[in-house]
Amino acid sequence: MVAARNDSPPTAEGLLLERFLPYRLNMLGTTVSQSFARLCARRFNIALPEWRVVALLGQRGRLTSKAIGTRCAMHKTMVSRAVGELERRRLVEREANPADKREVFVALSAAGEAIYAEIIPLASAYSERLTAGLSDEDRAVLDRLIRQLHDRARQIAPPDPQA
Amino acid sequence: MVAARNDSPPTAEGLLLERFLPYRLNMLGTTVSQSFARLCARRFNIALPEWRVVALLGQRGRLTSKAIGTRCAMHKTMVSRAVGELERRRLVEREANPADKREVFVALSAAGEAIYAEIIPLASAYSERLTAGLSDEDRAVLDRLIRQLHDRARQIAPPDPQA
DNA sequence: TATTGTTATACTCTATAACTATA
DNA sequence: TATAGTTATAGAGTATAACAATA
Repeated sequence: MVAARNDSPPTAEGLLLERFLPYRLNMLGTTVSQSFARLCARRFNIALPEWRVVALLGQRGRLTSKAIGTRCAMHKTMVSRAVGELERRRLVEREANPADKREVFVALSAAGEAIYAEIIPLASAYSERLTAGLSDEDRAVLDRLIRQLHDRARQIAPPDPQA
Repeated sequence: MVAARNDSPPTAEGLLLERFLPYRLNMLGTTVSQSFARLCARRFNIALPEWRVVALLGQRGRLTSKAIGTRCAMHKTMVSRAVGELERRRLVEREANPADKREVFVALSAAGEAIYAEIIPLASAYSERLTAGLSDEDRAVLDRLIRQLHDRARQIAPPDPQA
C-alpha cells in the first residue's frame, strides 16, 4: 500500500503539484486510458480510436463518420483514419448514402461483429476490476462528479470559441 | 443544458461508450488539463510541461532533472526539453553538482520566482472554480477515488513490466 | 455557399535508442 | 558497467488548412 502518499496538506505557498486537481485528473485519465489501451493492444492489436469506433458501431449500428465523431468526441480527421484502418482490416464496411452522396455509412462487418463480441466482455471486466473496491455510493458520487467537473472545465476555458 | 446526456442505463449489449469509465476519465482528464493549459498559454505563454517544472521548483527549491522527472511523472527527455526551454527564457538556472558532475541542479531564477508567484494564484483560482459546486464530502470522496482508481489501473495493466 | 470526408501537415506529449560525460 | 542528461527520431492523439465531391 502507498496510502499515505498524498495526505499532506498544502504548503504555505498554497499549492503542491501532486495535490493540484487538474494535474491529478490528467494523470488519472491517462493512466487508466493507457492501461486499458495496453489490454486492447495485447488482445486485439487495436488502438484506442479504432476501439472507440468498434464499440460505437456495435452499439448503434451503422453511422456516418460525422455521427461517429460527434458521439465519441473524435475529430473528423481521426475518425477518417480510424475507419480507414478498420476497413483495411476488414472489420468495417463503407457504403455511400444514396440520399446524400457526401455521406458514407460505416457498419461493422461480420469479422467486426465478432471482435465487438469479444471487446464487450473485456471492457466490462476491466471496468469491474477498476471499480471493484467502490461502494454503490462511491460509484454514484463518481458518476456525478465526472459530469460536474467536465462541464465546469469547459465553462472556465472553452475550447477556442471563435477560432 | 445537456443534463440528461449520461442518464440512460447500459444497453442489453452491456456497454455504452459514453458510460464506460476509462473513456469518461480520459475525457475528463484531457478536458480539464487542456482548459487549464489554455489559461497558462494566454497568461504566461507557457506550456504544461514547463508549468509543471516551474510549480515543482517553486515548491521544492533546486532539484536535479531526474528528481523533477520522478516527482511530476515526466520522462527524462521531456524534462530535458522543458528545462532547456525555461533556461532559454531565463526562468531557471542550471548548475552542475560538484559532488557528481553527471547531475545538474535546476533552480528558478529571479524571473522564474516572479512567474511562480503569479502562477500560484492562477492555479489556486482555477482549482477553486473547478470545484466550486462541490461539498466537503464530495471533495473528500473525490480525493480518495482518484487515488484508488489510479492505483487500481496500474495494478491491472502495469506500464510494460520488463521493457 | 455550405457540408462530408480525405489528405497533408503540424503540434503536443510520450517513448526508444544512440550518444556524452561522468562515476 | 551503470547512471544523468542530451539529442534524434518515432509514435500516439489532436488539430488546422486545403481539397474533392456533393448538396
